[in-house]
Amino acid sequence: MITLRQLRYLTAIAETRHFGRAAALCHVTQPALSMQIQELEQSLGCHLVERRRNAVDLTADGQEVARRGAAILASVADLEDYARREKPPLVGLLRLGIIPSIAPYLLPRALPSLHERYPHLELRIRETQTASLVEELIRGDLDLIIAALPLDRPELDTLNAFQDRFLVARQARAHRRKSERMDPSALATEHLLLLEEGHCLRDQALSVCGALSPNIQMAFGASSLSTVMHLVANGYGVTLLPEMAADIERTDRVQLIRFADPEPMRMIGLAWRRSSPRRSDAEALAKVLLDARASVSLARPQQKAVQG
Amino acid sequence: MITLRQLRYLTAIAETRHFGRAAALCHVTQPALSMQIQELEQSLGCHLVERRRNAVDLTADGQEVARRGAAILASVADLEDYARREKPPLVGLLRLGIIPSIAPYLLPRALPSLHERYPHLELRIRETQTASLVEELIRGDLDLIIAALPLDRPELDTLNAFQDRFLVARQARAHRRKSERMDPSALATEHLLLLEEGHCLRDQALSVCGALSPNIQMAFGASSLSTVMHLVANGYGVTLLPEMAADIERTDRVQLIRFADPEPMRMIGLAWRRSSPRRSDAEALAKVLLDARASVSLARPQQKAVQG
DNA sequence: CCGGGACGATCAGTTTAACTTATCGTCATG
DNA sequence: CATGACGATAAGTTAAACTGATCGTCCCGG
Repeated sequence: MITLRQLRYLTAIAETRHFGRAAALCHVTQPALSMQIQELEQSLGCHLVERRRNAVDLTADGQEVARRGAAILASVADLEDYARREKPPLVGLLRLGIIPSIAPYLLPRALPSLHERYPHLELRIRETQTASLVEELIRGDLDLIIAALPLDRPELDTLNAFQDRFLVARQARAHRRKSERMDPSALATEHLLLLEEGHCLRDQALSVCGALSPNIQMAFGASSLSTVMHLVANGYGVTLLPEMAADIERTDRVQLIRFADPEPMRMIGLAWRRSSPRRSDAEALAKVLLDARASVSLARPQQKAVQG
Repeated sequence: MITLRQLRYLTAIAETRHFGRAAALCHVTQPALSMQIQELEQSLGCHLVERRRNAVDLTADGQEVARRGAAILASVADLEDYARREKPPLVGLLRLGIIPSIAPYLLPRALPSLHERYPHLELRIRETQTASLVEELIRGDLDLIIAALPLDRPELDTLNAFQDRFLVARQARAHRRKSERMDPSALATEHLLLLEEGHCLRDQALSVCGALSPNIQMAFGASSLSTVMHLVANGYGVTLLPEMAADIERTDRVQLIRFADPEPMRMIGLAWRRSSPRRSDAEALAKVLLDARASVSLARPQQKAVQG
């Protein structure tokens, strides 16, 4: 079987017309090169090199083989260059999953700058609940997901992007005095409105509030935060609103209040198969997301809530 | 250093998406293939294959490397096909040397059929004396020579093409009775006309005649057989004419006579560097030369000489 | 005519690469 | 929970490649 090494040695012969010097070029001893050339001639079944008294020359076949061999070696070098190139992240197809409690608030701000900074990124976005995202990610149908961490799946690697505070959203009423910070226990007497089964935000809200008071009233089943907020505006109860959603979901009829320290929050991050080489993509994407979130959080919910 | 074997294994993975089956395709065991793939990934410095629970997939890089690798392997296969192809003789450049006592008589007949049978032969012809031809052949400036054999150079390989009788050429005179065959000793009283120093034909003539009679008269210096024959026609002496030249050099004023048995003759053949792969060219060329000579020798010099 | 030097081939022995068999660890399945 | 599939890993073997020494030939200068 012919090898790249043999082709390298042959091209060295073509260049030097001398076994000894060709061997030196290849950093091997002359017998090693001689043997490889003989091996090549035998496997190709023809003479490539004509050994004469004072000179060495390639036969017509040898010249053609050397020419083709050089081209092949160049292709191999190109392949190596390609593989070892600086790999810019976020190039080509990226199948990105994102949960519904993040997508409508983060994507409108993140996508424009993402496209601007990574014009060769071909993004395919899938929005669904965490469990489906994780399943599709592990199955290989997605490359990267944006979700609330941790996910606790050993086959996934994750990266924290930013933390997202939970705010209390309640109906704005004139008689209510504006409260700077709210203690979670103050929710105990309220109706807690939640998203339907399967949303991680629902579980997070429950873990924040449920721990406080088992007798809290819960209303189930809204399929989007937007729906929940309409209910809140009309006095059906309160809900936990991610700070990220604040400026979009805010209305005059809703009051957004920060919790007293320690404020409950969720960690938003990225996850990918540990076996896939997506870390650099994740890191680049995390930066973009952080920038997008930063511009949101400038609109301090605390201050705006005062208006409502 | 990346190897063709590694590329083969990677393309097998690309085809099967399965280490075990890829290994079977390559006729090796699975660990062998796994190790080569790891080796390849390490030398390229990037992941090519994503090993997942139930499936194996190529990364984007892996797909590109496999694609390029397949192209490289195809080039290698083409190279092998090229080298192992049936090699038709007499294709491409052939630097052919030929001695002056053959060229004018053989080439006019041989070249047309040579070009007809070997249209891809690019012939470059050099005509000079044997010593120069041999030197240039050994030096690598010629590929093949046509000369009188033997040459007795161990670095050359030779092939006999055909034998060429020596005829006696003497002035045609009315009073001479036509002699069917001439004994070499009959030349003892004649003036022997020879080519100039360096022509092998001169040495051959000398060895034929000189052995007989040291007192034979010799006239030296003609630079072509044609000149010699003019001298013969005008009665300046006799000469030895190669039968091959008979039909071209014959005139009414010259009588051509065959020697009595055993007729002296020279062996016309081909020579090439033993280190060069020109045997098949020589064999093909020898056939063409033999055909060309055959059509000449149909003109029996004995019969024609009778006319003169 | 002889001795020395250059060159590629060859040989023996060693190092390195590649492979095989056996086994492990993980995960999915019945 | 046992089983089977799969790729990784380990240990040991086989095969490839290389080195250093030597050979044989040729050439060249004395």
